[in-house]
Amino acid sequence: MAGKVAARRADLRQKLVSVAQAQIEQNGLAAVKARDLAKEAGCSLGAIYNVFDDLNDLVLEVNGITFRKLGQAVIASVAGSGAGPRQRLVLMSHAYLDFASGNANLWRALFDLRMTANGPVPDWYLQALDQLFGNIRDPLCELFPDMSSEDLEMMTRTLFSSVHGIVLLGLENRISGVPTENIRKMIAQLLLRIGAEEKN
Amino acid sequence: MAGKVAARRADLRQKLVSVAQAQIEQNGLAAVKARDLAKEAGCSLGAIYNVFDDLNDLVLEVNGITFRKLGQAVIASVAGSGAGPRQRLVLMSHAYLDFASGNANLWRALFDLRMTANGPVPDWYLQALDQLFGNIRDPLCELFPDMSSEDLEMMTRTLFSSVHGIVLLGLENRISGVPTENIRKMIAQLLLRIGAEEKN
DNA sequence: CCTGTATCCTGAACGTGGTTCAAAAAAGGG
DNA sequence: CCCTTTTTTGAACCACGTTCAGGATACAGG
Repeated sequence: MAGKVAARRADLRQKLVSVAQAQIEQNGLAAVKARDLAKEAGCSLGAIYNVFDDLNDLVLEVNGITFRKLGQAVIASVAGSGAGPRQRLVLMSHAYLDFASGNANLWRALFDLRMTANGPVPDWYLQALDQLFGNIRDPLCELFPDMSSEDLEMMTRTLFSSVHGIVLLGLENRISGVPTENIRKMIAQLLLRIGAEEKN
Repeated sequence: MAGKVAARRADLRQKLVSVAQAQIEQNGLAAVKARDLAKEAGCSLGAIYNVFDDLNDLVLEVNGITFRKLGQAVIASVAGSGAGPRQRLVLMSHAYLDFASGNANLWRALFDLRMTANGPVPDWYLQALDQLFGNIRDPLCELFPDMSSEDLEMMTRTLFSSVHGIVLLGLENRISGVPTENIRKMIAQLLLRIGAEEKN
Protein backbone atom coordinates (compact mmCIF):
# COMPACT_ATOMS: atom_id res chain seq x y z
CA MET A 1 0.00 0.00 0.00
CA ALA A 2 1.94 2.96 -1.25
CA GLY A 3 -0.69 5.54 -0.41
CA LYS A 4 -1.15 4.36 3.16
CA VAL A 5 1.15 6.92 4.69
CA ALA A 6 -0.17 9.67 2.47
CA ALA A 7 -3.73 8.88 3.50
CA ARG A 8 -2.90 8.89 7.19
CA ARG A 9 -1.14 12.20 6.78
CA ALA A 10 -4.01 13.66 4.83
CA ASP A 11 -6.36 12.68 7.64
CA LEU A 12 -4.10 14.26 10.19
CA ARG A 13 -3.88 17.45 8.14
CA GLN A 14 -7.63 17.68 8.02
CA LYS A 15 -8.02 16.95 11.69
CA LEU A 16 -5.45 19.58 12.61
CA VAL A 17 -7.01 22.14 10.32
CA SER A 18 -10.38 21.47 11.86
CA VAL A 19 -9.04 21.78 15.39
CA ALA A 20 -7.13 24.95 14.56
CA GLN A 21 -10.20 26.39 12.91
CA ALA A 22 -12.31 25.76 16.00
CA GLN A 23 -9.65 27.28 18.19
CA ILE A 24 -9.33 30.43 16.10
CA GLU A 25 -13.08 30.76 15.92
CA GLN A 26 -13.49 30.53 19.68
CA ASN A 27 -10.34 32.07 21.06
CA GLY A 28 -8.60 33.90 18.27
CA LEU A 29 -5.42 33.37 16.33
CA ALA A 30 -3.19 33.90 19.36
CA ALA A 31 -4.73 30.83 21.03
CA VAL A 32 -3.38 28.47 18.38
CA LYS A 33 -0.63 26.56 20.24
CA ALA A 34 1.22 23.56 18.93
CA ARG A 35 0.88 21.50 22.13
CA ASP A 36 -2.83 22.20 22.45
CA LEU A 37 -3.46 21.30 18.84
CA ALA A 38 -1.59 18.02 19.23
CA LYS A 39 -3.52 17.09 22.35
CA GLU A 40 -6.86 18.02 20.80
CA ALA A 41 -6.11 16.23 17.54
CA GLY A 42 -4.77 13.19 19.40
CA CYS A 43 -1.37 13.22 17.79
CA SER A 44 2.16 13.81 18.97
CA LEU A 45 3.72 17.24 19.02
CA GLY A 46 6.19 16.41 16.30
CA ALA A 47 3.47 14.99 14.06
CA ILE A 48 2.28 18.50 13.29
CA TYR A 49 5.59 19.13 11.58
CA ASN A 50 5.28 15.98 9.54
CA VAL A 51 2.28 17.42 7.73
CA PHE A 52 2.84 21.17 7.93
CA ASP A 53 5.95 23.27 7.51
CA ASP A 54 5.05 25.20 10.62
CA LEU A 55 2.05 26.64 12.40
CA ASN A 56 1.80 29.48 9.92
CA ASP A 57 1.35 26.94 7.20
CA LEU A 58 -1.48 25.38 9.15
CA VAL A 59 -3.23 28.68 9.79
CA LEU A 60 -2.80 29.52 6.12
CA GLU A 61 -4.89 26.48 5.34
CA VAL A 62 -7.59 27.64 7.74
CA ASN A 63 -7.46 31.06 6.14
CA GLY A 64 -7.97 29.48 2.75
CA ILE A 65 -11.19 27.90 3.94
CA THR A 66 -12.31 31.12 5.56
CA PHE A 67 -11.60 33.06 2.41
CA ARG A 68 -13.62 30.66 0.30
CA LYS A 69 -16.54 30.87 2.71
CA LEU A 70 -16.31 34.62 2.59
CA GLY A 71 -16.38 34.56 -1.19
CA GLN A 72 -19.41 32.30 -1.18
CA ALA A 73 -21.25 34.53 1.27
CA VAL A 74 -20.62 37.54 -0.94
CA ILE A 75 -21.75 35.74 -4.06
CA ALA A 76 -24.81 34.32 -2.35
CA SER A 77 -25.93 37.77 -1.33
CA VAL A 78 -26.60 38.74 -4.92
CA ALA A 79 -27.23 35.39 -6.57
CA GLY A 80 -30.55 35.26 -8.34
CA SER A 81 -31.57 38.67 -7.10
CA GLY A 82 -32.67 40.90 -9.91
CA ALA A 83 -31.16 43.85 -8.10
CA GLY A 84 -29.53 46.66 -10.04
CA PRO A 85 -25.81 47.28 -9.96
CA ARG A 86 -25.88 49.86 -7.15
CA GLN A 87 -28.00 47.65 -4.97
CA ARG A 88 -25.79 44.67 -5.70
CA LEU A 89 -22.77 46.57 -4.46
CA VAL A 90 -24.62 47.39 -1.28
CA LEU A 91 -25.79 43.80 -0.83
CA MET A 92 -22.30 42.40 -1.29
CA SER A 93 -20.78 44.91 1.07
CA HIS A 94 -23.35 44.10 3.69
CA ALA A 95 -22.62 40.42 3.20
CA TYR A 96 -18.95 41.24 3.75
CA LEU A 97 -19.81 43.08 6.92
CA ASP A 98 -22.05 40.29 8.16
CA PHE A 99 -19.40 37.70 7.52
CA ALA A 100 -16.72 39.73 9.27
CA SER A 101 -19.02 40.48 12.16
CA GLY A 102 -20.30 36.93 12.49
CA ASN A 103 -16.88 35.31 12.14
CA ALA A 104 -14.77 37.99 13.73
CA ASN A 105 -11.87 35.81 14.83
CA LEU A 106 -11.62 33.85 11.62
CA TRP A 107 -11.91 37.01 9.58
CA ARG A 108 -9.23 38.79 11.59
CA ALA A 109 -6.90 35.82 11.22
CA LEU A 110 -7.08 36.43 7.49
CA PHE A 111 -5.17 39.66 7.92
CA ASP A 112 -3.29 39.13 11.16
CA LEU A 113 -1.31 36.30 9.64
CA ARG A 114 -0.10 38.06 6.55
CA MET A 115 1.34 40.84 8.65
CA THR A 116 3.54 38.34 10.44
CA ALA A 117 4.43 36.11 7.56
CA ASN A 118 6.79 37.59 5.02
CA GLY A 119 6.67 34.81 2.48
CA PRO A 120 5.21 35.34 -0.99
CA VAL A 121 1.44 35.55 -1.19
CA PRO A 122 0.10 32.06 -1.91
CA ASP A 123 -1.57 31.32 -5.20
CA TRP A 124 -5.04 30.48 -3.95
CA TYR A 125 -5.09 33.82 -2.19
CA LEU A 126 -4.58 35.78 -5.38
CA GLN A 127 -7.16 33.66 -7.16
CA ALA A 128 -9.77 34.14 -4.45
CA LEU A 129 -9.05 37.85 -4.39
CA ASP A 130 -9.43 38.01 -8.16
CA GLN A 131 -12.78 36.30 -7.91
CA LEU A 132 -13.89 38.68 -5.20
CA PHE A 133 -12.76 41.64 -7.28
CA GLY A 134 -14.60 40.25 -10.26
CA ASN A 135 -17.85 40.35 -8.31
CA ILE A 136 -17.30 44.02 -7.63
CA ARG A 137 -16.11 44.89 -11.11
CA ASP A 138 -19.25 43.58 -12.82
CA PRO A 139 -21.75 45.99 -11.28
CA LEU A 140 -19.26 48.81 -11.73
CA CYS A 141 -19.01 47.92 -15.38
CA GLU A 142 -22.77 48.32 -15.67
CA LEU A 143 -22.74 51.57 -13.74
CA PHE A 144 -19.91 53.11 -15.71
CA PRO A 145 -19.96 51.58 -19.17
CA ASP A 146 -17.72 54.30 -20.57
CA MET A 147 -14.97 53.90 -18.04
CA SER A 148 -11.63 52.55 -19.23
CA SER A 149 -10.58 49.11 -18.14
CA GLU A 150 -7.75 50.50 -16.04
CA ASP A 151 -10.00 52.97 -14.28
CA LEU A 152 -12.54 50.23 -13.63
CA GLU A 153 -9.87 48.06 -12.11
CA MET A 154 -8.77 50.91 -9.92
CA MET A 155 -12.31 51.76 -8.92
CA THR A 156 -12.82 48.13 -7.98
CA ARG A 157 -9.86 48.22 -5.64
CA THR A 158 -10.91 51.59 -4.32
CA LEU A 159 -14.37 50.39 -3.40
CA PHE A 160 -13.21 47.13 -1.91
CA SER A 161 -10.54 48.83 0.15
CA SER A 162 -12.98 51.45 1.32
CA VAL A 163 -15.59 48.96 2.44
CA HIS A 164 -12.88 46.87 4.05
CA GLY A 165 -11.64 49.93 5.92
CA ILE A 166 -15.13 50.79 7.12
CA VAL A 167 -15.73 47.26 8.33
CA LEU A 168 -12.29 46.97 9.90
CA LEU A 169 -12.42 50.16 11.91
CA GLY A 170 -16.11 49.71 12.61
CA LEU A 171 -15.63 46.29 14.18
CA GLU A 172 -12.38 47.28 15.86
CA ASN A 173 -14.05 49.30 18.53
CA ARG A 174 -17.53 48.02 18.36
CA ILE A 175 -17.55 48.06 22.11
CA SER A 176 -16.80 51.76 22.15
CA GLY A 177 -19.94 52.57 20.28
CA VAL A 178 -20.16 51.71 16.60
CA PRO A 179 -23.05 49.29 16.30
CA THR A 180 -23.30 47.13 13.23
CA GLU A 181 -26.32 49.06 12.07
CA ASN A 182 -24.22 52.21 11.82
CA ILE A 183 -21.51 50.43 9.90
CA ARG A 184 -24.22 49.33 7.51
CA LYS A 185 -25.33 52.92 7.08
CA MET A 186 -21.78 54.08 6.50
CA ILE A 187 -21.31 51.56 3.74
CA ALA A 188 -24.57 52.57 2.11
CA GLN A 189 -23.59 56.21 2.42
CA LEU A 190 -20.35 55.56 0.62
CA LEU A 191 -21.72 53.38 -2.12
CA LEU A 192 -24.80 55.38 -2.94
CA ARG A 193 -22.77 58.54 -3.14
CA ILE A 194 -20.20 56.91 -5.34
CA GLY A 195 -22.63 55.28 -7.63
CA ALA A 196 -25.29 57.97 -7.46
CA GLU A 197 -24.31 60.04 -10.42
CA GLU A 198 -22.26 59.46 -13.46
CA LYS A 199 -19.32 61.71 -13.99
CA ASN A 200 -20.98 64.88 -15.31
CA MET B 1 16.82 65.04 46.65
CA ALA B 2 13.35 63.62 46.45
CA GLY B 3 13.04 63.76 42.66
CA LYS B 4 16.34 62.01 42.02
CA VAL B 5 14.87 58.58 41.45
CA ALA B 6 12.00 59.98 39.45
CA ALA B 7 14.42 61.87 37.23
CA ARG B 8 16.58 58.85 36.60
CA ARG B 9 13.51 56.84 35.76
CA ALA B 10 12.21 59.52 33.47
CA ASP B 11 15.52 59.48 31.63
CA LEU B 12 15.41 55.73 31.32
CA ARG B 13 11.85 55.85 30.04
CA GLN B 14 12.84 58.31 27.39
CA LYS B 15 15.91 56.34 26.41
CA LEU B 16 13.91 53.12 26.15
CA VAL B 17 11.20 54.79 24.12
CA SER B 18 13.79 56.20 21.79
CA VAL B 19 15.48 52.83 21.36
CA ALA B 20 12.19 51.04 20.82
CA GLN B 21 11.14 53.63 18.31
CA ALA B 22 14.33 53.17 16.33
CA GLN B 23 13.91 49.42 16.43
CA ILE B 24 10.29 49.52 15.24
CA GLU B 25 11.21 51.98 12.52
CA GLN B 26 14.00 49.80 11.19
CA ASN B 27 12.83 46.27 11.87
CA GLY B 28 9.17 46.39 12.75
CA LEU B 29 7.18 45.78 15.88
CA ALA B 30 8.12 42.11 16.09
CA ALA B 31 11.78 43.08 16.52
CA VAL B 32 11.14 44.80 19.84
CA LYS B 33 12.72 42.41 22.37
CA ALA B 34 13.26 43.13 26.04
CA ARG B 35 16.87 41.93 26.10
CA ASP B 36 17.85 43.90 23.01
CA LEU B 37 16.26 47.05 24.33
CA ALA B 38 18.08 46.70 27.64
CA LYS B 39 21.41 46.19 25.94
CA GLU B 40 20.89 49.08 23.57
CA ALA B 41 19.65 51.42 26.30
CA GLY B 42 22.49 50.35 28.58
CA CYS B 43 20.27 49.20 31.38
CA SER B 44 19.48 45.90 33.02
CA LEU B 45 16.72 43.65 31.81
CA GLY B 46 14.63 44.17 34.90
CA ALA B 47 15.00 47.93 34.71
CA ILE B 48 12.51 48.02 31.86
CA TYR B 49 9.87 46.79 34.26
CA ASN B 50 10.72 49.47 36.78
CA VAL B 51 9.55 52.14 34.38
CA PHE B 52 6.98 50.33 32.23
CA ASP B 53 4.27 47.85 33.11
CA ASP B 54 5.35 45.65 30.23
CA LEU B 55 6.56 45.93 26.66
CA ASN B 56 3.09 46.76 25.41
CA ASP B 57 3.11 49.76 27.65
CA LEU B 58 6.42 50.85 26.13
CA VAL B 59 5.20 50.40 22.57
CA LEU B 60 2.06 52.28 23.47
CA GLU B 61 4.26 55.24 24.32
CA VAL B 62 5.99 54.98 20.95
CA ASN B 63 2.60 54.79 19.29
CA GLY B 64 1.56 57.94 21.08
CA ILE B 65 4.49 59.79 19.55
CA THR B 66 3.80 58.31 16.14
CA PHE B 67 0.16 59.27 16.33
CA ARG B 68 1.02 62.84 17.23
CA LYS B 69 3.47 63.07 14.35
CA LEU B 70 0.83 61.69 12.04
CA GLY B 71 -1.65 64.29 13.23
CA GLN B 72 0.87 67.06 12.70
CA ALA B 73 1.66 65.85 9.19
CA VAL B 74 -2.03 65.85 8.31
CA ILE B 75 -2.56 69.31 9.73
CA ALA B 76 0.56 70.67 8.08
CA SER B 77 -0.65 69.51 4.69
CA VAL B 78 -3.49 72.01 4.72
CA ALA B 79 -2.18 74.70 7.06
CA GLY B 80 -2.15 78.10 5.48
CA SER B 81 -3.20 76.78 2.11
CA GLY B 82 -6.20 78.59 0.78
CA ALA B 83 -7.45 75.36 -0.75
CA GLY B 84 -11.15 74.63 -0.90
CA PRO B 85 -12.74 71.89 1.18
CA ARG B 86 -12.55 69.20 -1.49
CA GLN B 87 -8.92 69.89 -2.12
CA ARG B 88 -8.20 69.95 1.59
CA LEU B 89 -9.63 66.47 1.96
CA VAL B 90 -7.39 65.27 -0.84
CA LEU B 91 -4.33 66.99 0.63
CA MET B 92 -4.91 65.50 4.05
CA SER B 93 -5.48 62.03 2.65
CA HIS B 94 -2.31 62.25 0.64
CA ALA B 95 -0.47 63.38 3.74
CA TYR B 96 -1.87 60.33 5.49
CA LEU B 97 -0.66 58.12 2.68
CA ASP B 98 2.77 59.74 2.64
CA PHE B 99 3.14 59.33 6.36
CA ALA B 100 2.08 55.70 6.26
CA SER B 101 4.31 55.01 3.30
CA GLY B 102 7.31 56.85 4.68
CA ASN B 103 6.99 55.41 8.18
CA ALA B 104 5.53 52.05 7.32
CA ASN B 105 6.73 50.15 10.37
CA LEU B 106 5.83 52.84 12.87
CA TRP B 107 2.45 53.30 11.23
CA ARG B 108 1.71 49.59 11.24
CA ALA B 109 2.67 49.34 14.90
CA LEU B 110 -0.18 51.75 15.55
CA PHE B 111 -2.66 49.07 14.57
CA ASP B 112 -0.77 45.86 15.18
CA LEU B 113 -0.55 46.56 18.86
CA ARG B 114 -4.20 47.19 19.54
CA MET B 115 -5.11 43.87 17.98
CA THR B 116 -2.99 42.08 20.53
CA ALA B 117 -3.75 44.21 23.56
CA ASN B 118 -7.24 43.86 24.95
CA GLY B 119 -7.09 46.60 27.55
CA PRO B 120 -9.21 49.72 27.29
CA VAL B 121 -8.24 52.23 24.63
CA PRO B 122 -5.97 54.81 26.26
CA ASP B 123 -7.18 58.35 26.67
CA TRP B 124 -4.63 60.10 24.48
CA TYR B 125 -5.64 57.80 21.66
CA LEU B 126 -9.25 58.89 21.73
CA GLN B 127 -8.19 62.52 21.95
CA ALA B 128 -5.80 62.26 19.02
CA LEU B 129 -8.45 60.46 17.01
CA ASP B 130 -10.97 63.16 17.83
CA GLN B 131 -8.55 65.78 16.63
CA LEU B 132 -7.92 63.88 13.44
CA PHE B 133 -11.65 63.48 12.88
CA GLY B 134 -12.10 67.18 13.53
CA ASN B 135 -9.77 67.97 10.65
CA ILE B 136 -11.92 65.88 8.36
CA ARG B 137 -15.21 67.14 9.68
CA ASP B 138 -14.44 70.78 8.97
CA PRO B 139 -14.16 70.55 5.18
CA LEU B 140 -17.16 68.24 5.12
CA CYS B 141 -19.11 70.83 7.03
CA GLU B 142 -18.29 73.35 4.34
CA LEU B 143 -19.15 70.91 1.59
CA PHE B 144 -22.44 69.83 3.10
CA PRO B 145 -23.74 72.71 5.15
CA ASP B 146 -27.24 71.26 5.30
CA MET B 147 -26.21 67.87 6.61
CA SER B 148 -27.25 66.95 10.12
CA SER B 149 -24.61 66.72 12.79
CA GLU B 150 -25.06 62.97 13.12
CA ASP B 151 -24.75 62.42 9.39
CA LEU B 152 -21.65 64.59 9.30
CA GLU B 153 -20.09 62.58 12.08
CA MET B 154 -20.86 59.38 10.24
CA MET B 155 -19.56 60.74 6.96
CA THR B 156 -16.36 61.72 8.73
CA ARG B 157 -15.84 58.18 9.94
CA THR B 158 -16.82 56.81 6.57
CA LEU B 159 -14.25 58.88 4.75
CA PHE B 160 -11.49 58.27 7.23
CA SER B 161 -12.12 54.54 7.25
CA SER B 162 -12.23 54.45 3.48
CA VAL B 163 -8.97 56.28 3.04
CA HIS B 164 -7.42 54.16 5.75
CA GLY B 165 -8.57 51.03 3.96
CA ILE B 166 -7.16 52.21 0.66
CA VAL B 167 -3.82 53.04 2.23
CA LEU B 168 -3.74 49.83 4.25
CA LEU B 169 -4.42 47.45 1.39
CA GLY B 170 -2.41 49.57 -1.00
CA LEU B 171 0.72 49.40 1.09
CA GLU B 172 0.11 45.79 2.13
CA ASN B 173 1.13 44.34 -1.17
CA ARG B 174 3.01 47.23 -2.59
CA ILE B 175 5.49 44.67 -3.83
CA SER B 176 2.78 42.92 -5.83
CA GLY B 177 2.11 45.94 -7.91
CA VAL B 178 0.30 48.87 -6.35
CA PRO B 179 2.69 51.80 -6.59
CA THR B 180 2.12 54.78 -4.34
CA GLU B 181 1.08 56.86 -7.29
CA ASN B 182 -1.86 54.55 -7.91
CA ILE B 183 -2.91 54.67 -4.29
CA ARG B 184 -2.88 58.44 -4.62
CA LYS B 185 -5.14 58.20 -7.63
CA MET B 186 -7.50 55.86 -5.84
CA ILE B 187 -7.84 58.28 -2.97
CA ALA B 188 -8.52 61.15 -5.33
CA GLN B 189 -11.04 59.02 -7.20
CA LEU B 190 -12.92 58.33 -4.02
CA LEU B 191 -12.88 61.83 -2.60
CA LEU B 192 -13.69 63.71 -5.76
CA ARG B 193 -16.59 61.40 -6.43
CA ILE B 194 -17.89 61.76 -2.91
CA GLY B 195 -17.44 65.48 -2.73
CA ALA B 196 -18.23 66.20 -6.36
CA GLU B 197 -21.90 66.87 -6.13
CA GLU B 198 -24.28 67.69 -3.38
CA LYS B 199 -27.15 65.40 -2.76
CA ASN B 200 -29.55 66.34 -5.57
C1' DC C 1 31.75 58.76 60.00
C1' DC C 2 29.11 54.77 61.20
C1' DT C 3 25.08 51.96 61.16
C1' DG C 4 20.48 50.49 60.48
C1' DT C 5 16.62 50.86 57.49
C1' DA C 6 14.15 51.76 53.45
C1' DT C 7 14.32 51.98 48.74
C1' DC C 8 15.85 50.61 44.35
C1' DC C 9 18.15 47.75 40.90
C1' DT C 10 19.79 43.56 39.01
C1' DG C 11 20.05 39.44 36.35
C1' DA C 12 19.41 34.54 37.21
C1' DA C 13 15.48 31.83 36.95
C1' DC C 14 10.67 30.59 35.62
C1' DG C 15 6.93 29.70 32.40
C1' DT C 16 5.49 29.42 27.79
C1' DG C 17 5.76 28.26 23.18
C1' DG C 18 7.72 27.03 18.37
C1' DT C 19 10.75 23.94 16.32
C1' DT C 20 14.23 20.16 15.90
C1' DC C 21 16.27 15.70 15.84
C1' DA C 22 18.19 11.43 17.97
C1' DA C 23 16.17 7.54 19.03
C1' DA C 24 12.26 4.31 18.99
C1' DA C 25 8.76 2.15 16.39
C1' DA C 26 6.75 0.47 12.23
C1' DA C 27 6.87 -1.09 7.58
C1' DG C 28 9.05 -3.65 3.83
C1' DG C 29 12.02 -6.80 1.59
C1' DG C 30 14.59 -10.89 1.16
C1' DC D 1 13.42 -13.86 11.17
C1' DC D 2 16.73 -10.16 10.43
C1' DC D 3 18.25 -6.07 8.26
C1' DT D 4 17.16 -1.63 6.01
C1' DT D 5 14.33 2.19 5.24
C1' DT D 6 10.69 5.09 6.50
C1' DT D 7 7.87 7.23 9.83
C1' DT D 8 6.71 8.86 14.29
C1' DT D 9 7.71 10.44 18.75
C1' DG D 10 8.47 13.55 22.60
C1' DA D 11 12.41 15.14 25.24
C1' DA D 12 15.35 18.84 24.54
C1' DC D 13 16.75 23.34 22.59
C1' DC D 14 16.17 28.02 21.95
C1' DA D 15 14.01 32.49 22.25
C1' DC D 16 11.25 35.44 24.75
C1' DG D 17 8.41 38.11 28.40
C1' DT D 18 8.15 38.58 33.06
C1' DT D 19 9.27 38.03 38.05
C1' DC D 20 11.49 38.39 42.49
C1' DA D 21 15.12 37.13 46.00
C1' DG D 22 19.10 39.07 46.98
C1' DG D 23 22.52 42.64 46.54
C1' DA D 24 23.48 47.53 46.04
C1' DT D 25 22.46 52.09 47.10
C1' DA D 26 20.63 56.14 49.37
C1' DC D 27 19.43 58.27 53.44
C1' DA D 28 18.45 59.51 58.41
C1' DG D 29 19.81 59.52 63.15
C1' DG D 30 23.34 59.14 66.27
